[in-house]
Amino acid sequence: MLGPTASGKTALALELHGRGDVDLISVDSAMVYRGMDIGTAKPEPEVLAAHPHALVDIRDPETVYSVADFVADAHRLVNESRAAGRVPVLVGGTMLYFKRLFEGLAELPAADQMVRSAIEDDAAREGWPAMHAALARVDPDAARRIAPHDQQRIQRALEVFRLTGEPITALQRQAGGPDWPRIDVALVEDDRVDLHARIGKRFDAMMAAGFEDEVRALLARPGVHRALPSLRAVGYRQVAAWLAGECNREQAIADAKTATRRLAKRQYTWLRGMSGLTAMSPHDSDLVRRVSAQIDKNLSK
RNA sequence: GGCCAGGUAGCUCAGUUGGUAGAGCAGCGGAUUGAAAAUCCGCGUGUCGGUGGUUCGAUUCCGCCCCUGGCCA
Repeated sequence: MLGPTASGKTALALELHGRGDVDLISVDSAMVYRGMDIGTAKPEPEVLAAHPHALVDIRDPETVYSVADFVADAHRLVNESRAAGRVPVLVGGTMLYFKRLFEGLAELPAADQMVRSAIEDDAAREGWPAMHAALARVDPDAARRIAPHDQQRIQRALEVFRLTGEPITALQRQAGGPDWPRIDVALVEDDRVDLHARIGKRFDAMMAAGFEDEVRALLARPGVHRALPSLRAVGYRQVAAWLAGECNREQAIADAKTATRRLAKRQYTWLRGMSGLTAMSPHDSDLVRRVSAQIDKNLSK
């Protein structure tokens, strides 16, 4: 079950869990972190206790959780659930996680902090376009599809080359996904204006619920800093900037809402590009029954 | 009521010595393989307040009207 932020995925997941034979697996790069509750719109502890979500609260915010971690975790959980004769339901909005889980992840070396720092040092001296030019020399294919300022991908491609001596493009060809029978439901709000309104209201509610204190508490942890993936998540980044004195509260709130709208936009882009999705509206009062019926139909095959 | 200053993109504004206009922000489209709620690429979306006039041509000049803000009554 895929859907952009604030689309009502969580509510649907909770109802679906009521079937009794469903195991919920979260597909969310931010909910994996403990202590990041309000800003990720994580269900309340009592709700999670009644409706357990796998892959929620599995990491401390000072650590890095990657798509590779997710694919490994999700594989294991889905297989366990199926082996137990149950129905695994993957629900979330991190589209890259879905994509790589279903289409496969190439066997590449894991991130290497030493190599990454070395590349960052080089980039600080020469600039990313120069790093991009260096990449073009060892992996022209990668350089062609990566933009000269896309530091994250340039860094990764160079990292893989330094670690393996092979271009990332060649290594990425080896991939294949699992052949689980499945149905892909996309929960999309067709009215963007409505979604934007909901995003705004939801962030205001987060602030009223003490989001500021949550971010403060995270930043107070010894190993936590703003450059971490966890603290760069939508909302956390903007509130952290305000707490660091870079802007005022009003600006931080506006920026957080903007960042959330853009996140939703990128999620829509992913969804449009995915084939085989069954699109459903969050306003459909019959939603749960229909999704449930789809699951039954799939099970009987 | 009088005198000023404004009315240009969703917002804040720039500009055209008369040839139907452009920045920032917002927004929209796209890429996406160990950071992905990340990172990056692309795109102005407009009765230039309304209406008459002058002119080959008016968003620009002139008249009148409407609206907003300020000052004076």
